[in-house]
Amino acid sequence: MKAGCSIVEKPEGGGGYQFPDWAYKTESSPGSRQIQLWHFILELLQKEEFRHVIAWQQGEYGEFVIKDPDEVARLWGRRKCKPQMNYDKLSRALRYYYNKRILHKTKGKRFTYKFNFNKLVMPNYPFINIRSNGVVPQSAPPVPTASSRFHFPPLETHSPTSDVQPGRFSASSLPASGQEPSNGTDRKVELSELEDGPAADWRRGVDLLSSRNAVSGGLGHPKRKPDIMLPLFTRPGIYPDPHSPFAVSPIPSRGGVLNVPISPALSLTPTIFSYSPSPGLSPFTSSSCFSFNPEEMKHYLHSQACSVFNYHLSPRTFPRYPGLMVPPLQCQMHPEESAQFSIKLQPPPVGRKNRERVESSEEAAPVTVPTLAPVPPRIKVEPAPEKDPESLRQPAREKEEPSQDEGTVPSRTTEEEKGTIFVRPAAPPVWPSVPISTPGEEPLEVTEDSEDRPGKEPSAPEKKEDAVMPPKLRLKRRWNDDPGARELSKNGKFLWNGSGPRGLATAAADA
DNA sequence: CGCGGAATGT
DNA sequence: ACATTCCGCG
Repeated sequence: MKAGCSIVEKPEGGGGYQFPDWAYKTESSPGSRQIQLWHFILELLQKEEFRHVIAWQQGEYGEFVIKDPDEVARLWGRRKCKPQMNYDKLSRALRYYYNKRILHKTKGKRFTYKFNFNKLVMPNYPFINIRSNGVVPQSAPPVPTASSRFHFPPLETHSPTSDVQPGRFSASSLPASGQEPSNGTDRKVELSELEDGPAADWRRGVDLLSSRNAVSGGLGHPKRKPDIMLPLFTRPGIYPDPHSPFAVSPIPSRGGVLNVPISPALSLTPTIFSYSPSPGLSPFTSSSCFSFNPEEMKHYLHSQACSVFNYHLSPRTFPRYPGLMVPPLQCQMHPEESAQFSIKLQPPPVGRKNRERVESSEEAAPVTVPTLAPVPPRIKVEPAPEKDPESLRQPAREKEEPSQDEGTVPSRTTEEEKGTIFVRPAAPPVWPSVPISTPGEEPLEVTEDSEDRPGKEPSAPEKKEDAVMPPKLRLKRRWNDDPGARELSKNGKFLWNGSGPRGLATAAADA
């Protein structure tokens, strides 16, 4: 089908490696492993090459700004082989994520959206906890099915090359929580879930894990095999982007890592190694995984929670994504392919009504001189997966990013903006208000608590509503509608509490 | 710009 | 399910 486009996959290479399934779909995707938009967005966010186009917004964890909508759309279109893609369409797709709670719009800021990483992160926590001291938050966001796709294909494990680094180990022993029993239901069960919220889930998850662990036997469930390994990786060095929920590590990586996701759990030693302000994401070529630092997480979760409330969202929600990684390429197109292939695999949609507005192929733009190759020398360990949108792989021409990147010394420009930011990795933005107590010392704990604490949830009523209302309606939430609410934001960003979570959503915006 | 319904495609 | 495409509305 789609002729050119579908090729993809990394054929060569070693063979089977390929990313773990969950990397692609985590459960969300239908059967196909097509890349999803949010994966793609994360992918772009993780790469510095695209900083000019899309970047994390500082100030809010998980918030990002599409600096060049057209370009992002173009890239997305390329990836999906939909040359007619444009921001309008892309944004429609993003809007669909609102209900899924994967994303939400940051009001007042153009082209700015925010990821709801709540669930996403969670998977990690369980591990962390493992007894570490009590550091584990009890309330972490649930990770229900998240782990579902933890298994990795046996792939070559990367073979020799990828030896195991001291830093990482495989955690086979870790429970991967293959999938929870409730899984099947889980997803749809949201209703019931609503109540328990994260905490419960989380706990459940842990339990499961444990049990699973014991059982480890393999296939406990017919569905998938539990071969899970979560190698941990050593922390990345520095991250250029403190604001990102996952900092990107500059290092090219040890290639090795292969696709393995790392478990965030690593933070077993949280502060010790790294302090990554945010979950570190390794951009390795191929995959990137993130690890979360408990502290960071805390902040993130907190902010997230606040956002959730502010936006009237329910915290549940995030697709499970064990180690976030980025999917490798989907279409084989070379970056410049556009140029080369002028063929559009996809004829202009004639439109349902046959309106043909043919806009023409603007992107056909030939030339795209790519310019540089990013980092050529990396261990080639991973053949395939790397390319991603940018296709870092072939230095030759690719780099689809004709636009600004190269020409203008990418680093500088973006850098500048970040320069300030750069200051230090320290914690992510400190959330000012943290109503909860003690922000200072103990990292986890309290914060999340509030989030999930079913007990007092401010939003309880809301939830109820949710439960009652038909899903469709239930999902409908408006970030905007609140008229007066936002204005208040000035004073307290989050006030979820007493009176209710109402408003204040865009507090951040004022900044 | 941004939203979301509706139809359509994969 | 997850987009993609159109489109009217604010």
